[in-house]
Amino acid sequence: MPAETDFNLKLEAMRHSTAHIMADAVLSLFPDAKLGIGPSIENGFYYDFELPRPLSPDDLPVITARMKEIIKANQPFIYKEANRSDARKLFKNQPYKLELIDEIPDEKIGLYSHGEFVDLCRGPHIDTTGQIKAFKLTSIAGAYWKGDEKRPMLQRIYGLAFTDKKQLNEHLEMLKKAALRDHRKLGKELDLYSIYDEAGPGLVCWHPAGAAVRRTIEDFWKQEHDKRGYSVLYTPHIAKLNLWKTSGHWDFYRDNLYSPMVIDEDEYLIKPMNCLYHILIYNSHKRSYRELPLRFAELGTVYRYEPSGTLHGMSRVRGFTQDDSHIFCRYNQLEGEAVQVLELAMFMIKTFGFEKYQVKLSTRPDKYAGTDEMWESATQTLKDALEKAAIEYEVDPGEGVFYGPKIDIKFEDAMKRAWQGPTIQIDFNLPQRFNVSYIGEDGQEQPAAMIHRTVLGSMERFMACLIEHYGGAFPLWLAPVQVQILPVADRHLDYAKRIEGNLRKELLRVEVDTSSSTVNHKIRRAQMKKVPCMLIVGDKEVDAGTVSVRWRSGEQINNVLPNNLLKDIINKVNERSL
RNA sequence: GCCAGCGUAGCUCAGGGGUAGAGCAACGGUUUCGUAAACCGUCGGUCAAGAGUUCGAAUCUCUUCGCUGGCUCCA
Repeated sequence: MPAETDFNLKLEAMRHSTAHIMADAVLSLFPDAKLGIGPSIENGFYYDFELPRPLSPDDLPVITARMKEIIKANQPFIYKEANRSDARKLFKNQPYKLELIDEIPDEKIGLYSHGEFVDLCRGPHIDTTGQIKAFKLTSIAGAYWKGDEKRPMLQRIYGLAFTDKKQLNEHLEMLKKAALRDHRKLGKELDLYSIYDEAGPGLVCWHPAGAAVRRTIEDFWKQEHDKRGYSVLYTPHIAKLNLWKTSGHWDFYRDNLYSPMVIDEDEYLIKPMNCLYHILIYNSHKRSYRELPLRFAELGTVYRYEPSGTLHGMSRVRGFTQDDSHIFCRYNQLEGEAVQVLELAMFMIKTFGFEKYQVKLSTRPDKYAGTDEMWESATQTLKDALEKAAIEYEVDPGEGVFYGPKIDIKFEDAMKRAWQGPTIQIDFNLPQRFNVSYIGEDGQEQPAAMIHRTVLGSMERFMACLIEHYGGAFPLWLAPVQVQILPVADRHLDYAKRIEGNLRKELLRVEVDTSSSTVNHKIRRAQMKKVPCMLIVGDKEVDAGTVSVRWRSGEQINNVLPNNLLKDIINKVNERSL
């Protein structure tokens, strides 16, 4: 066994053992507690309980103290096997354990004990409770038994566990650092966006600074789509309900749609997606095989009902703008189109500074539209495309959408957290329902193939991701304010404004700090706003016709001619350097 | 939607039955300053909203709304 695997197994066993000790501690405080499950998870463990009263955060130190006693007692973990009926007797007051026992096919039931505590468990565990060196109970949460919202909600206690205190502390430090990058915190501090109680949850307002970043992303996005033969469209925000009845969305996704509104005796729906309008445009006239593929793209704003408990800053919202596209093509063009989308996706990910990513191919789910042959061939097409694009991937069996197989790409940010990125989905359902077709070389009507795809996902979630990835310190090309000019004293204001005008002519985002603060204070404010480039202008600069440059990194270059600086900045912007 | 916690000034937070507090920001003035916080002053709050308990509620109770951490969900 490789040393690393061995180490990970031991770590997992230790975390799982900590969960047992926590269950033991909880039982000693609540003798009537019903136990759920208590696995090891990334960085720690949890255990689910049904308790006579709700837990509060004040309970955690008490449970922790009891756990420490158990650890100090250094009790051995002992494995035993029991037959089914003995196990049922042992857990006769533990309904959840009984349910688990009934699901074990084997007649031999594994039991692990330490001290008086016995748990249904196949292990493995560490040798004794004393081997646990560093843990911390972190939070209480509700969790449905077996993850099923129709079953009772148990109380879950989460904890962290590491091989030693140092690693635990490092992990806690990492969490602190991650919290500092939280897009909700930075969104407020950098005045990027807001959500108003008065207006409604999950509805994002982009402030000037955030909007500047978004516009830069959108302009870039449009250029790249133009280069690749897309047509960028605009479509309305509402459409007749009938359209969504025809598509099947009304039946399938009703829980996530907003109630229809009546206009002139017709019912209208605010759109949850852009594809139907793109289909209407496709179907606006007969299409020839010669004009395919048609690549319709739109930064289309859609509205979906998300349960209140799932909303999260900008990353999970109720109104959002998808960087959407629908590609209509012949079946034999599907692979080529998928390859091109993958290329675009990879280019975008890289440009925004993400290096690591993970690709999943999701295959046919239990409930599906289309025929088995269609699924097989389309799935193969996506596989071929991935191979042609030389992208490594994993298959996620049964995770496809009901209307077709898909490729999902997740990328990792600077804090090693995964974000849902580009997705490519083949659709068998809509083309059929709306008779999406073209006239082939033989003069006969042929069914067209359809791909849904997004690269960034939604502007809102992508922005959240960028904020956290860069910790608010956007690279020059994206920064809301690219250059902040800091006059040393009021008499340098005119010169500062002249420089500002020159930079602005080149479409750079520039501001002059006109306050009467000290230079130190102006620098501090610009640094806290994370402006990439500061220009200090005082007597020396005015006399020499130069500027002093201070980059956000602290790097300083004095006596720079404004034209040289301008060239440098424009280069960096055009290269989109990070 | 479900479980738990939290909502005090624009922001960050203190105060936890006796009538509202700090720092930053904003505004006014003084200062005109050289690479991460000049000085003085002023403004600013139905303590999320509503109901109740009380002589008296920001504080205790209930309801509603919102947020946070999870669970479920995410075309």
